[in-house]
Amino acid sequence: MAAPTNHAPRTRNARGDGGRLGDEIVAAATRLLERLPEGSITLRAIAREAGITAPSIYRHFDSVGAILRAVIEVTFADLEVVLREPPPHGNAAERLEATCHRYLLFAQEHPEQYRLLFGGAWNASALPSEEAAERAERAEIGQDAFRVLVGRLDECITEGMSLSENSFADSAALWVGLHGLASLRRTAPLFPWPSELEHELIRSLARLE
Amino acid sequence: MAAPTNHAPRTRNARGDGGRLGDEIVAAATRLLERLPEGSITLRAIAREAGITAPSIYRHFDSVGAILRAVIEVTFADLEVVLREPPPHGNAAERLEATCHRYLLFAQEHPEQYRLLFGGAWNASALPSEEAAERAERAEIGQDAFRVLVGRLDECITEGMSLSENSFADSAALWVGLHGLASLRRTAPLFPWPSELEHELIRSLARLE
DNA sequence: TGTACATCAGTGAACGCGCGTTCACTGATGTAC
DNA sequence: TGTACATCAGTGAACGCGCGTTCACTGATGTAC
Repeated sequence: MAAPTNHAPRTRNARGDGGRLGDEIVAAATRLLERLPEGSITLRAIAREAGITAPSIYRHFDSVGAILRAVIEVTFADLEVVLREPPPHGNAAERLEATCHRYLLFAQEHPEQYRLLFGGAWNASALPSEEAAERAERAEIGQDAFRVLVGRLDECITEGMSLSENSFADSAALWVGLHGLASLRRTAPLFPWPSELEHELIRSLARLE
Repeated sequence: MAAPTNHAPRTRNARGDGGRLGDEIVAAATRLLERLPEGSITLRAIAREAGITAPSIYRHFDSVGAILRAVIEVTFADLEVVLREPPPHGNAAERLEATCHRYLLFAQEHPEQYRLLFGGAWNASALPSEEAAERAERAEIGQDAFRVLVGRLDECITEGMSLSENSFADSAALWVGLHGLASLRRTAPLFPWPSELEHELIRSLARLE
């Protein structure tokens, strides 16, 4: 509280920012998830990957949980970009299928990042004791990616290719199906997955004709 | 190789077995999963829960991974029992829905055990460097539980309540949908889940009339 | 323009902790005679 | 039936390791005058 005896409060610039920033820490953690499971992502491992010492991290984040929260935000944005990429030519149903396929590809190519977003670890335990405000904020996270799916289904409805009468509810079902497929294909790769499962799942849940 | 100089090889009984057995260790690990996430299940935590010292575990299991493998086997058997419980009266479609609901209830009531079975951690990283034989054996694990689902769908087909022409493929799709719902409901509890999603998902994927 | 100084991102040493794992052991259990 | 002995499940002490976290520090960066 002790106010400075000087006349005006000064606003100092952040200095090292631009060089060794919190962004680099988040990027390092994201990179680690390309080759290590979430459980191996420790504060020291992140520091090592970022090329800094462990205590430096505290200038930017309170805990590993806070870093992972930032990774989640960035990764959801990445996923949204992937989903929004203009799909190849084709009708609305083909564009929807292409978008769904990209979702599955993202999950396959970045399995640990995908698990971080949707695997449930962070919700149950990794980020305990959060405030109501954080919960509300988190409810928003990922919604933008989901809206891409809703938009594609709306196009199908407009073009008369889907029987859906509630694009939100049916997109939710579609998301559930896609997630189930992404998750189980990785967990149970030895299960004799029917070859047309992806296609049939999308058709059923999006109520494509 | 050095053969004993005695005449015949003697077969000794296991002694402590019946008291402090490998089964108790597996039960302790299972119990821990009722209140702790998988990442906190350490060899020492299991020993503590079982009321023995840490080194004692090595008489029964090589590693925590081996214990978790045993937990997985036991838990799959539990799940199968739950699914097989005679469903309440009703037609084939109602019985199928009741079985699906039990699946979802199991996931909800034992989230960490469910995650161990289907969450993908054990496949990717928790149990590394396994032999081909183990992989093949693991492909069998859980199949019995899945067959319950196939059986219920077959009943629907027999009673003319499902349009499915391939009960295996459609059961796989149904499983995918159930897993997706179980998983996402837990990961994203703040998402505005449509109330009829479970019912609609089952109807779509099982091709119920 | 030059100099003295305040700021503060990042360092390096140190800590206590819980972990997996090893080892020689103990003492109850069952066997041989 | 009684005794001496082999077996072996479980113990308790000890180890080295990586972890999160603390602390006083250093030295480059930008500011005041």
